[in-house]
Amino acid sequence: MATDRRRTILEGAARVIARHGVRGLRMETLATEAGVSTALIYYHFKDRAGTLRHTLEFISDRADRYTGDGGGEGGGGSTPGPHDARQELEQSLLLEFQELPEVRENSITWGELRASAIFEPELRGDLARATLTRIHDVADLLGRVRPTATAPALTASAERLTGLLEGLSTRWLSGALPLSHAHALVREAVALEIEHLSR
Amino acid sequence: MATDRRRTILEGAARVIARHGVRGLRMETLATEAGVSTALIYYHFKDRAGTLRHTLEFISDRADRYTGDGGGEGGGGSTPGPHDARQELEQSLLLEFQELPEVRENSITWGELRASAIFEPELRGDLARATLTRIHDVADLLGRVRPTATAPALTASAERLTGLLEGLSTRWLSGALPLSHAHALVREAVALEIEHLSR
DNA sequence: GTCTATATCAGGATAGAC
DNA sequence: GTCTATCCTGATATAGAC
Repeated sequence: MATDRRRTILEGAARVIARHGVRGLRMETLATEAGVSTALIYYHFKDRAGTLRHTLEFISDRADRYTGDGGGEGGGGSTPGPHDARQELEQSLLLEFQELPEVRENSITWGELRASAIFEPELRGDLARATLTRIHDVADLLGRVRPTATAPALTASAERLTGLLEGLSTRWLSGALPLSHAHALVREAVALEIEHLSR
Repeated sequence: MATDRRRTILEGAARVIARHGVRGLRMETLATEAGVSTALIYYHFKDRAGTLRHTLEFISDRADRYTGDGGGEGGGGSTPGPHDARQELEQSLLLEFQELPEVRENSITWGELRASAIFEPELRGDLARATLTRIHDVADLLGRVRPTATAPALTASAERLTGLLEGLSTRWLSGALPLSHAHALVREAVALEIEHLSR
């Protein structure tokens, strides 16, 4: 079915964004990348802004499958013990640092979004929501590792960890920080925060 | 002397960048902001790239005066004790979070630069250098607080702290994180790292 | 639904007068 | 050194055929 040209276009957009950034997305480039005409893109997505919106949504949805954000493996939703929880926490944080095209595209897109939000207030709402959700998720995982910690302490730790993640992500993407090193830094940060929460 | 139109232009550029980002800098906008014609800008700085280069240099120089990066107050360069050192460390890190136009312009510019470096490899060299210098400076300050810590441990801590700073900076600039909260998070992070280094 | 033009517009850059 | 006027390119968006 050829109507999935839509999908083809969005996949192409994700790749183009990974190469040139949100602000470097040209409709012509995207058309070539997706193997269609620019007119078709306008037909499906109305204008550049619309194309962008759909692409970000597409990337975000796709990311959820990888990050497992509230994924649920169908089977048993039983809360894991502290050991598994810590594993899960590290896993969740490190997932953003992988040498996979999809992950890279996802990281770049979010980075671009965060950077764009500084100048485009319209973007702030969605971004803030997403950030808060992420912080909450991480705080939740931390809470499972250290069930006795207070909510504010958990939130603060989560804010630091996710903040660190965002900073390191940019370094990684700009080639200033090797993946393995990023992993090591994150793991140690997790260790510090967990230890901190046990006091 | 009217040749300080150059300076006027660069100051205007800093303001424009703070509003629209490096990538949103339009020669026309800049001309209006600085109260000159576009032609004059080209006369002084050759082209857009040149204008950008000079502006970044200008902002960077101006920032050094605030950050005191290797500043030196002239008088006595004697190494401060652990108490002062810790003060100095916090001070140095928190200086990037202030509601002053110059500081804001500086933070935004560096953020933009980091984001741009992902897509423009030419920028990576300078950026990596600047980042390394910063990490080294912070590691240095940490070393004065905890003289017994090993160099690798100091570096790792500095990498985490500066990484966190970069992440939080973006959040602050996009209005998602109040200054006071940013300060609190950074202070606690410093505390955690220092404690970590004493073991 | 999809393509081939093509209109339109914004922004970088230059010429030439003063 | 500085301005006014203008050119030129590159990018968004639309018209109309198939």
